[in-house]
Amino acid sequence: MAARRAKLDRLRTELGVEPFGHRVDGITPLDRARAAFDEAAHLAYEEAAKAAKADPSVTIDDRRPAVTVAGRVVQHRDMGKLVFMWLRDHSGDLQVSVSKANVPEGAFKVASMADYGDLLSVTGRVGRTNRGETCVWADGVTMQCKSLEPPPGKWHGLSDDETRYRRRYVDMYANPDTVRTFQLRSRIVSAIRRFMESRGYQEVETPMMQAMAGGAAARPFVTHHNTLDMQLFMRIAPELYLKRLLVGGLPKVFEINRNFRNEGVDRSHNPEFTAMEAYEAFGDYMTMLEMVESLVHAVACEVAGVPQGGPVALPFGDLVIDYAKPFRRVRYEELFQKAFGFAMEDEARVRATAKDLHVEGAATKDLWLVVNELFEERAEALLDPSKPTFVLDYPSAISPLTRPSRARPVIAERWDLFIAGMEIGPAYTELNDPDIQLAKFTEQLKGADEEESTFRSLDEDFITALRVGMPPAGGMGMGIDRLVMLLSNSQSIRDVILFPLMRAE
RNA sequence: GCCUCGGUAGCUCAGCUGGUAGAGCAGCUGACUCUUAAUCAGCGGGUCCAAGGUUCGAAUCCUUGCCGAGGCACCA
Repeated sequence: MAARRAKLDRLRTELGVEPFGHRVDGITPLDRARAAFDEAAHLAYEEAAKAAKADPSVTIDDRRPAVTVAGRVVQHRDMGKLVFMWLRDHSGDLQVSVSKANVPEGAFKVASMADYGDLLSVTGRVGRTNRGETCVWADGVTMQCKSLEPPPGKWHGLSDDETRYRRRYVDMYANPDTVRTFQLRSRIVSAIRRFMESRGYQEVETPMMQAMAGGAAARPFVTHHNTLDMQLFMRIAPELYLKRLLVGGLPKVFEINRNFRNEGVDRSHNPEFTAMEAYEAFGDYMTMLEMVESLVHAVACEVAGVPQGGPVALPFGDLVIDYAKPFRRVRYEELFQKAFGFAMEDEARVRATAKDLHVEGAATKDLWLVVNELFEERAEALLDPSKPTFVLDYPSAISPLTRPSRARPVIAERWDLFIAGMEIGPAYTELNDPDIQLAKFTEQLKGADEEESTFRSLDEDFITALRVGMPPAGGMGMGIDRLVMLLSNSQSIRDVILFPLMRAE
């Protein structure tokens, strides 16, 4: 805005002030400055100031805490010879009061010329106004950065989603809740890491650019390496590399990192998203169940600020989610039976029902694909969204990386965790028989359509790794963004990703 | 990719069956040493998302496109 440019020039030419500052040491966050208020010192100062007014020879012993604070101006009220401003930083808001009598003339001009959005540093004493507002009574005011862009409204703020996502930096200063959400996200990810490390898992990093995009069934993003003249895919999952580490001898590994899937965008999908995967040698899917249940519970307790192990519930939209252990468990086939009134292996009734529900390929597609469509259509809806629930024992046919049950090979040792209707993540007893794995991959490739076959290929090195020998293992995956959504009561994944993907402007 | 809704001042929004664009806040000038969305006096501010069409006349109606939101599809 032209007016801001003009003020910038006035600061430089009239006041000799450089509007883009430099290093400031010893800044007190605004919440701490507020907390530093000392009632006794404040009252003593008020008394002394009154006395000094009557008798100028009296010197004031000012014991109010001295602070340096810094922040963005979010309110500015100019009373002529007294200027009140609200500063905002990552910790909160605090009023700064600037009396013309108590600061150098240039500093007072800076204060009275300040605009919404400017960054100031202020030195002064923590006190209170006549109206009871805790504030910093300034003895110095310095312009640290003149904001040259028009700010969002001070009253209605910024609510346009497009601007919030495209200009997150404005969203963050205009909407303190946004900052709180991302502070919470950092705490959650940190708590997850601490939990995993406390259980002896080692964090690793595996390739994000892969010659073959394996470990899941999503469409990948394609890229190219120039000097090697080589097509690469952004990874859709780290699974096949983490398993190689089990082959190599690491017993317990995890990775928290981005996956990239070239699919649609909606409230719970962003093309790049953060996932954790973990693998434990000589474990199985029930090892993972205990671990994930404890992890989600522990993080929920931390977010809610309640003791570990006890009852804990957090709001999510209209729901209150109960994160107390144990989570519910239900077997896939039992849920199917409950939803449809017949067994999932009753092919005739499965296909007939699928036809009634207009499932594509009801008569011709593989039975288990039809079963799973019915399951997703009707059975998942039976889960109580406010109770985290493990759905156990998926059909083997739709679980290509999972070890079939010894007792009943048609069932795979796999579960999925559902919370609030969202799939948070699966876990498997990992398939470590190279011959069966090869057969499953080959089978899967046969079923690939033309588009799929352009990016799907057989990862022979992974089969080689299995032939070298991977210990029996449990493995899990978890969508970190979705977990953060749940724990921060955010209804859209865009509200927990700092810079969600947007179309180019 | 499909369907629905939306895009008007810096922000939040109003603008009826078509008649030439408004409010509040923000901004600018001035006053004010205790404000809390400060107050008071005065002043400026628009590619009505874009292009095309219908019409004497379009922010408004039609078509197409762009961007966003929600839903559907896709996402083992």
